[in-house]
Amino acid sequence: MPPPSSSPSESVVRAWARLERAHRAAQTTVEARLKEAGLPALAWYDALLELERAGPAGLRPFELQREMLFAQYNLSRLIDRLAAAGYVTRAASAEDGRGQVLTITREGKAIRKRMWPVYAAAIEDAVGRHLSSVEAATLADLLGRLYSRQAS
Amino acid sequence: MPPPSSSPSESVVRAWARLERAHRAAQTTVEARLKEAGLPALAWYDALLELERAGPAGLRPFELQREMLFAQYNLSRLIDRLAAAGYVTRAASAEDGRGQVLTITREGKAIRKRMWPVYAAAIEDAVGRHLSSVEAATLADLLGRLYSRQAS
DNA sequence: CCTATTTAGATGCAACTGCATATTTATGGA
DNA sequence: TCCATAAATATGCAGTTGCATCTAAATAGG
Repeated sequence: MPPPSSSPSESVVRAWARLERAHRAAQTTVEARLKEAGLPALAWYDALLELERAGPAGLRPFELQREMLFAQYNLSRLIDRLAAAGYVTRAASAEDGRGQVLTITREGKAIRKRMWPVYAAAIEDAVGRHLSSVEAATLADLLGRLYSRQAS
Repeated sequence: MPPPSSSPSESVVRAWARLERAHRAAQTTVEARLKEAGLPALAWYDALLELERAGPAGLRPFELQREMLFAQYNLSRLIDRLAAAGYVTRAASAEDGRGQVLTITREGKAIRKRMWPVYAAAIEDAVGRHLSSVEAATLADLLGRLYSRQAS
């Protein structure tokens, strides 16, 4: 969407505009499906998945924050809700007096598992349906470049 | 990010996960730059751009909604704010008694123009910097497929 | 050791979003 | 023509996000 100037190339501007739209469309689908099924929101899934992957050692909030690219205050409250729902446990960190360690509970694992079929179907519908497997891999690759940690 | 099942292929799931992350990263950058510069948020730009493109005939809210893939109630309030800021005008539609017609004001055009350099730099930084022009075009193409209006 | 700075996390408050639903006008049939 | 339904837009309320800032612990210098 290239109005006046041209420091980003036209294709870059178009890519960005479509990133917005495509994301909005896909997210809307996914969130709607989860809600229809009476399940928690997308962000819950993502957090629970990371915690499940982290295993019994758990994760520090700031680590989770980096994984999810979530704002700090935002994550802090997401954790509140997950903890209130009984899906994660907060324990004081042994090595760092300021921090805590998050671990997923049995209920957390269970709900994540229960979310997956619905989530998977939504992903297929919002993304998979439109792309071949090779195209999806290309897309994943290009998107990965946009946030890989290597800066300037 | 493929836990148990496998109805969407692994590459599809990865593409979706990265769509989330990449979008979040890019949007965070863009919004931050606009805010730093004391300018309105991203959504304002998008709406103003569509309205400017529509010319003096303006747009109906529902048309803008389709362009932006914005939720109806969400757009309704965005328009409130744009109107309150003096950037758009709402007039009753001549053909449709339920509806209204939105047009961008001179001030609206001015602020959009003022936003562009900052926005453009942010896009370059969040997207352009990471991709060649061909890659950006490929990305735009693939993303476009995810929300083109042809359904199932 | 002591202070200045940085890092981890929480929080009050305002803005925004989502949901459900209301209101008004159009429209397609009986 | 009348009615049932659909479309366009608005809105009260609750939940979420963003901002700014706070506290407490860690860490780097001196």
